[in-house]
Amino acid sequence: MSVKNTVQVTQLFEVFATEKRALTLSELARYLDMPASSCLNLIRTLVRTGYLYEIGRRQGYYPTGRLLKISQTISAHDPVLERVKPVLQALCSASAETVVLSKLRDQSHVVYLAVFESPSSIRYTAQPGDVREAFCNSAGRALLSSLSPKALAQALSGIKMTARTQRTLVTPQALTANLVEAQRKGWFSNLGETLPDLAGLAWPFKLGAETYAVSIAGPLYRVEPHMERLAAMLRVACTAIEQKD
Amino acid sequence: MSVKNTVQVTQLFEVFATEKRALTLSELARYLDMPASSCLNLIRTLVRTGYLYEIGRRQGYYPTGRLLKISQTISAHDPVLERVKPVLQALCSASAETVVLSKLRDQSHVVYLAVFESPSSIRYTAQPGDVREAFCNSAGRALLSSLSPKALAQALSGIKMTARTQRTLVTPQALTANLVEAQRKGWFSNLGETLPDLAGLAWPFKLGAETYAVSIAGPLYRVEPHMERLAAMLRVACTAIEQKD
DNA sequence: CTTTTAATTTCACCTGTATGAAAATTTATT
DNA sequence: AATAAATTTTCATACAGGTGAAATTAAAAG
Repeated sequence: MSVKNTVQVTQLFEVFATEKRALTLSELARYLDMPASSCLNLIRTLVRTGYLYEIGRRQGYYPTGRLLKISQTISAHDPVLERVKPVLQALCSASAETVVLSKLRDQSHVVYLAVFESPSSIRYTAQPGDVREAFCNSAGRALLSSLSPKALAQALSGIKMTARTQRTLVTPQALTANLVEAQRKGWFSNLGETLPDLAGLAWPFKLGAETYAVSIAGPLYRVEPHMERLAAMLRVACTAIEQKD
Repeated sequence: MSVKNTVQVTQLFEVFATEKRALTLSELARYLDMPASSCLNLIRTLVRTGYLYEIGRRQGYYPTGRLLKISQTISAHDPVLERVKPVLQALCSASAETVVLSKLRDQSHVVYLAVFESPSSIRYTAQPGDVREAFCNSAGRALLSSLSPKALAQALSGIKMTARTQRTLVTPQALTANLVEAQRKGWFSNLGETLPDLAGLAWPFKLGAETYAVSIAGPLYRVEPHMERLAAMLRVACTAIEQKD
């Protein structure tokens, strides 16, 4: 598997994003936990291809604008985001909470495709690309509910449901019951099951044969009292997305 | 050298940026000119780390918003761009031509760090991260002029100056004379030496011990008649950047 | 429904690359 | 200035990982 080097390439850019400054060879090697000699090869390759430049001798390296330009172009033509962006932005404004679009990455994990952050200064923060366990995530539950009974059983057997908080549902039975109940109520939820003060609610929608989920997440004290109202907005958004021919 | 896989990772995203659509394993393998089995490893690694997601079974893959978020953060904290961006944007508006910030990548090549594209529909277009031969590039010449005589001689001996157009300077003597003359006039230029209808002028500036160059580029017929006026604006911009503490 | 074609996935082998150690270069200290 | 410390760079070797071929699965054609 080409895992190692591939991860290093992406991690290198992540390090720049977290450090927010030019980094020298030895610093990068330390952050990436790799030998300086290997790191030099990586850096040189990225310099040759125009992704990095040397700020100055022994002054470190920094990414050029190349990666930004490429990822902006990619984002502008996202086949899914294109259709859902305006709706989700509106939902973010209307709810004043963070809105997340997600999809099953595999039977036990959810990946966040896009995040629209709440305007409030106290808000749920997440990054696009973040991966979460499906069983204790509101979007994860919305997505699990769309699996066939067989696939759901398989998914539940393949994971160990470890409690994250006192409220986390940890048995397949409890989760299955929760999914049935959520389907009836009209929203899938996670009230303090991942972190004590975090709440989320979600609803799935279909694009072609594929299922996606929209979730609204925020501080428990702000979300929990308004589940019905938020869920109504959420279902309207999902219906609107599916309607767009 | 870790060249191969590193290049493939970046190329993969470049392919999405040029194709602007979801791509299947076999399509990606074809574009990246690699075996499907190797490509599958690459894709799986990027899916696991949240950079790609599968649109649907056999419907292809597309990048999540992760790369965009990371590169936006990187760009927002660029140590050089931070200082020069407002000045270069103003220069772009004032000149109505494309403005490029660049730096020597090695003794014979220039790398574009940032590009501010002209508002005109007929304009010079380039990408951040693009690499150009220094000897026939206006910014390249501005940067070569800042080298010590020894380093310049070394740079000129290490390259073969192949003509790109009929106007390309192809001898070290001609180039050296051109640099001296440009220094005197107050602008380094490239009038149709790379492409017959492309003209550029550039001027260097220092940030600490390091030399950067700003260039203005556009169609020959629009740029050539106004060299003095554009050069004056260019030098003002460079001085302004150096003055900022 | 059956057959054909195409795409995806697995796996063991052999090649190309990551690495440690040593040299070279630059910066810091006395 | 001279010495010490730290960082960068080179290079040969061992072994991780890329690859071809075969197996599997899905889509298309008949």
